[in-house]
Amino acid sequence: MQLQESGEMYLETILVLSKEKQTVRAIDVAEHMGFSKPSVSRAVGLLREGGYITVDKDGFLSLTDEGKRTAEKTYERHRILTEFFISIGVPPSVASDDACKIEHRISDETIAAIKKHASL
Amino acid sequence: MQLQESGEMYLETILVLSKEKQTVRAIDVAEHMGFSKPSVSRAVGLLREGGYITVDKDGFLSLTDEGKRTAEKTYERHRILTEFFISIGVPPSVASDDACKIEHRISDETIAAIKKHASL
DNA sequence: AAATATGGTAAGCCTCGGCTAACCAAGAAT
DNA sequence: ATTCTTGGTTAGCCGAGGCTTACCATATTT
Repeated sequence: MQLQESGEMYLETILVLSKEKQTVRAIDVAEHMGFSKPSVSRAVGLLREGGYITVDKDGFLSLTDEGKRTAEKTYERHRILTEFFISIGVPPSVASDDACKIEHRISDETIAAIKKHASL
Repeated sequence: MQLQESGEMYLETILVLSKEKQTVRAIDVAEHMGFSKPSVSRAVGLLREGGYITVDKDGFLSLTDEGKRTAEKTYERHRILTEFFISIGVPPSVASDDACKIEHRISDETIAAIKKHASL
């Protein structure tokens, strides 16, 4: 399973939610992302099949090592982009939105350059 | 017709090609973008219906005023992003590729901030 | 004149990633 | 004990945007 852009977004959301709460269920992801339950249900199934997350008998989601690695990489990119945008005067909410839109597409090389440039 | 990301990309390509050659046909766009003829044929139909381009009897494509406005806006974003990335040490070809990937998604506000920041 | 090359179109398939409607199972409340 | 409520799944639709196969019309070449 090749992880698509949307898959990365789901993993990142699971990571973020697991920092805020002890347990994360599909419904929490759905509410956080503004997606329907079935959409999340399918995504969860794919991420599970792909070995990125596990789902226990009560429906609690956990990231596998691989899932965590991916989620943290995406989260780090998000952080770098958001902070850079804020540092050049973009309002925080816009900065974060824009970071979301591009964090999955921009190359490692460019992210590294931005990180260095902005001393992040 | 709400212009999607791919539509903007086609318009930008038509603009770029029309700077290089006197005439632009669907086949030129296909070759430049690496897409099949039928894909371009459909896109051209949609852009024509949407009033962004005109197609004369010989199949030559022209941007309408609206199409030109859009294409130039996209092209300008591309330029700003590419030059900024290059200025922070990203190799030109990577800079341009990354600019392509994100130029359609990032907000006007953030583009303006980057432009100002990099004095472009 | 017949054959081939070029450019465009028609029909229809596929993936991605949303959606709704409808159902199911289990726990909570009356 | 029956009736919500909650969380999840199944089935199937839809749009965006690629693709191939096949065809058609017009030029060009032999």
